Amino acid sequence: MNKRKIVFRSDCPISTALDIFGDKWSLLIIRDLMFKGLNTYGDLLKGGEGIATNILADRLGLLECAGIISKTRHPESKAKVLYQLTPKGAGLAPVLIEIIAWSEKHHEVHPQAIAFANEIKKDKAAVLAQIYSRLDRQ
Amino acid sequence: MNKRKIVFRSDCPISTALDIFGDKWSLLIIRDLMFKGLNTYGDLLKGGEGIATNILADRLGLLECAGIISKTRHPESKAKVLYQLTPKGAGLAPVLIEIIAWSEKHHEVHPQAIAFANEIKKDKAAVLAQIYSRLDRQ
DNA sequence: CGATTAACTTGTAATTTGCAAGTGTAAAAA
DNA sequence: TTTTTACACTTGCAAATTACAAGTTAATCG
Repeated sequence: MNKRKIVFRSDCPISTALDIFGDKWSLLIIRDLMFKGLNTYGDLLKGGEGIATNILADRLGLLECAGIISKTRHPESKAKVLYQLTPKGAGLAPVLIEIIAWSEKHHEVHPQAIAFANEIKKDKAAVLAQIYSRLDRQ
Repeated sequence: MNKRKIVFRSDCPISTALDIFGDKWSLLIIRDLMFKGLNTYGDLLKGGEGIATNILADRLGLLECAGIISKTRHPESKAKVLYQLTPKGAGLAPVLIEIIAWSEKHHEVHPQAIAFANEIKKDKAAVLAQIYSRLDRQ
């Protein structure tokens, strides 16, 4: 178990949230866990926008400390570690969905993201339900 | 008009969004503009968690460059500058609302935020409509 | 006209990040 | 059984970013 302290600047809910994931990488790690099904250190390292190894280790520790992710033994190998979203982490799905919808509206994103944004527009609740059930099965 | 370049790491919508507001301060500035009605440099400086003057100036420039906020002359004084959310910036309301709802569920926040979170739970659309109409009137 | 307000800018120390390389343990290959 | 290879980190250091304090410029107030 990781023991670090997160300093909260105020009791504003947005400020508190940013004290946990207010940086360029944390939400991308959460994205990879939530949408891409990546759940080992090595996968997360390769999976995205090129995060540095020390930053990944640091953020995983921070997110674990904040109760967003859990760190357990991998069922297939003792050498691997399994990272998963906790219910608190999975609860960020609506936030990520709204970010995707906003970003797709205002920027050029990849085709897959456009399709996903359209699904969100059509039936947000269904998209959310699908995400939650996929995370539950893991 | 501010001219800076924002480097986008990938065409992922979440990554793109974080390239704009993925730090500890930007969303707090947007919060102050959206919810607290603060709209001058001095107000934003005092209004929150103690942002440094140079960081505020930097973030205002970045957010303007990203099309999130606009910078115009203040109607009451030539010495002041009026900062306002653009439609793109106002479009972040659902993101902020989901962050508030999530944070209130998992952390201890101030009483006002609890009340606001309850309103969101009760009728999200109404809360959003109210935010948009307030921003329009400004 | 002097003082104050507002919006920054500048300088510098402290902190954080990014990159490359190294470490320890577990599994796989020779 | 010895040697690689894979995996999850850790360490060292340069570069970038942030925080804090002070200074600058223009507008308004008394």
